[in-house]
Amino acid sequence: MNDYMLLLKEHNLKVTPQRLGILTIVGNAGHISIEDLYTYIRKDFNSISLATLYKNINFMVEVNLLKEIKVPNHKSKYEIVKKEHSHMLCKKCYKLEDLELSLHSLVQDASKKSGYLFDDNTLVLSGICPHCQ
Amino acid sequence: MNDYMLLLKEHNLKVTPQRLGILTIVGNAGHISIEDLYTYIRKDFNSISLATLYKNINFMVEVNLLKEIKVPNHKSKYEIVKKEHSHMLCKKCYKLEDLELSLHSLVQDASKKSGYLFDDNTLVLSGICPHCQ
DNA sequence: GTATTTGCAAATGATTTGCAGTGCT
DNA sequence: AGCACTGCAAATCATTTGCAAATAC
Repeated sequence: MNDYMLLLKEHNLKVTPQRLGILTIVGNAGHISIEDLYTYIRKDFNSISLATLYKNINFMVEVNLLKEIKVPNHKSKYEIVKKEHSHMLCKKCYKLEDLELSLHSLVQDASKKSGYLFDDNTLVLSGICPHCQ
Repeated sequence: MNDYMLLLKEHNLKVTPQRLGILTIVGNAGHISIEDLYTYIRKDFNSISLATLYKNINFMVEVNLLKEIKVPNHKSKYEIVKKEHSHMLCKKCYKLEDLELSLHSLVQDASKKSGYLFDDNTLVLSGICPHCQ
């Protein structure tokens, strides 16, 4: 019983080879678009259909196993849900990387000023990564 | 010569009634989806086509007159470009509001840690607005 | 054994493209 | 006259749906 089997069960999703394949690829990639995911997974399951891929992605997002990251000027990418964090986007190579930083006091501040009760945030910093500079 | 005429000329776009109409509606709404924009603009230009709307939106985004805001779990909204700012999203009424806050030191910090050179950022705080609480 | 999942094909929805007609400069 | 813009229709691209066969538990 590997990690991804457990992860599926914990989220009340049946374990299928296709689902394990999806999670393995997303896990290895860190962040991946539907398009790329389909390309890669076809190497393992050459008969998998796009419909199956979409259905599973949607299930996994619904049960909060995957998260969709909407990237400015690009297609969305998906990641396995983990501790809240922000992202850095390289505009040259389109790489997306995690960024740990504390928005806590900032969010608290915004809440006090606006009266909103916040329970989520998405921050993407865009620029050029060290490798592309 | 009103403000939106000027705005178009400054961005090297020809002035047409349709474009003025688009800018007026976006300006009044603050943030608006393509769908809603189309509904409203048809009241003024009942013959305007979706193709024209898309073409113009795309032009205006390209020349940095409009900005697309990708909203978690919803369709994108568009706003007229102005000083950099963040957004607050109400998950109940789907309202999107501007939020002024300084990410400067935070971005600088992230840059130092990661080696990225950042020149843009998008932050959306999601929660419940005062009115919907 | 029963309910769920898969893969295919078709349907839908969103956005883009090609092109003829129109209007501005 | 010449170039850009508009509106229509058709094309494309992304995503979803319906259904029969296969699979998970």
